[in-house]
Amino acid sequence: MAGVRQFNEDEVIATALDVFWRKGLRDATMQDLAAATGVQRGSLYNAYGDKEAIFLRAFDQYTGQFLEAAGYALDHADAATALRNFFDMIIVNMTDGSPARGCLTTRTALDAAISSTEVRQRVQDVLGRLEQLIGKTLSAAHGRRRGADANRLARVIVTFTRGLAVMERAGYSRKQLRESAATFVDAVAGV
Amino acid sequence: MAGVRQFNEDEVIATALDVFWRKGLRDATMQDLAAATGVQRGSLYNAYGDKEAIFLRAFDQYTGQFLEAAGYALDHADAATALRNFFDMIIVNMTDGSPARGCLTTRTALDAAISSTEVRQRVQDVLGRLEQLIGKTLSAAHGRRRGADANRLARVIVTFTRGLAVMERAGYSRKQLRESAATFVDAVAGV
DNA sequence: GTCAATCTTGACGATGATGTCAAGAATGAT
DNA sequence: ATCATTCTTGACATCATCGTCAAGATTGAC
Repeated sequence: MAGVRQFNEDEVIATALDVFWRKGLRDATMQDLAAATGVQRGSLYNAYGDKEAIFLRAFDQYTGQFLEAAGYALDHADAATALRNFFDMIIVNMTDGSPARGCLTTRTALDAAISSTEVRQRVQDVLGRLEQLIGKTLSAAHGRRRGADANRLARVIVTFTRGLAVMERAGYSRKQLRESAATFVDAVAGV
Repeated sequence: MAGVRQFNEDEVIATALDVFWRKGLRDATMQDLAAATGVQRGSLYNAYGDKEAIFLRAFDQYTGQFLEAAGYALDHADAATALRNFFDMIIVNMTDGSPARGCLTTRTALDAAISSTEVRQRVQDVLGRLEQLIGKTLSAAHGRRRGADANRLARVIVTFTRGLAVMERAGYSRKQLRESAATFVDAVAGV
C-alpha cells in the first residue's frame, strides 16, 4: 500500500476540520487527526508538513463555507430580515453538535498556540470579509446609511457575533443567544 | 529556610495572576509560575495543590478588581455616560501591557483546558454579576426601561464586551475598539 | 519487466509538563 | 533545649506530543 497517496485529500481535510472544530487548533493532536482520518501520523507529516499546515487547509475550507452561508443569509433587501437570518445562521453554526462545537474562528483567535502569523492573518481575513459582507448589506438596504456609517455599524455587528461565540462557550444556550441577538438587532438596526 | 512559609501568599497570587493573564490558564506552566514568583515548583504544589487551585485564587482576585472597577465606571445617573465610562475601562483593561494581555475572563472561557467545572463556574459568575451591574445601571437611569427590558439589554452589552475582547485578540487596536464601542453605545443606548 | 520515485509504517529520540517524594532545614511550642 | 511540625529543595517517574527516519511496499513510467 504505497507509491501513491492512499487517501483522499479532501476527505482528510474535511475530517481534520471536524477535529479542529471540536478540539481547537491547540488541543487537537496529530494523533487525533490520524485516528479520525485513518491516516497514520507519519503519512500526515509526509503529506502536509505539520499540524498548522493541515489546519490552514481545513480553516480555508471552513471560511469558504461560512462566508458563503453568511452571504446567502444576508441576501435580503430588508436589513433587519437580513440580520435576523444571519444571526440565526451563526447561532446554529456555533451551537451545533453535542457537545456544541462553538465558533472555530473565535476559538482560533483566542488560541495562544499561534506562533505563526499565518493563522492570525486568516482570522483577520475572515472577520474583515464578514465585515464587508455586512457593510454591503447595510448600505444596500438603507439608502440613508451609507459609507463610513454602514462600515462602523458592520464592525459593531461582527464584534457582537464574536461576543455570541464567547457566550456560547461560557455556557449560554441556543435560546439565550437567540434572544440576545434579537434584542441586539432590534436595538441596533433601529427597526 | 523552612519550617514556615517563606513567601507572601498575596504577592504570589498577584504575580500568578499576572502570569495567567499574559499566558492563559492553559499555557502558563508551573515552571512559569515558579520563575515569576521565585517560589519553587514543589513549594507551590505543597501550598496549593495544583495549577488550577492557584488559578482560582488568582482569578478571584481578578474578578474582585474587575467588578469593582466596573461598578465604579457604571456609577453615573446618565446611562450613556455610564456605558461610555464602562467601555473605556474595559478597553484599557484589555489593551494594557505590551503585548496587550487581553481579557482574562474571555480567554479563560475559551480555554479548552477546563476539565473542572469550577473554572467554568467562575466565568459564568463574573459574566452574571457584570450583567446585573449593568442591568441596575440601566433601570436606574431610564425609568422607562425596566425589568426584563433592562436585563435583556444588559446581556446584550455583556455580550458585546466579550466581542471586543475577541476583536482585541484578533489584532484590533485600542482606537478601533473604542470606535466600535462608541458606535455601539450610540446605537443601543438610543442616545 | 525493470526501476526510480514516493508513500506508508513503526520505531526512535527529544522535549516539556505534571505530580510525587524523600531528605534536609528551620521554626515554634513545650 | 528538644522535638514535632511543616516548609523547601532537587530528583524522580510518568506521560503526551512532536518531528524524524530508515526500511519496506507499491505504483507508474519507460
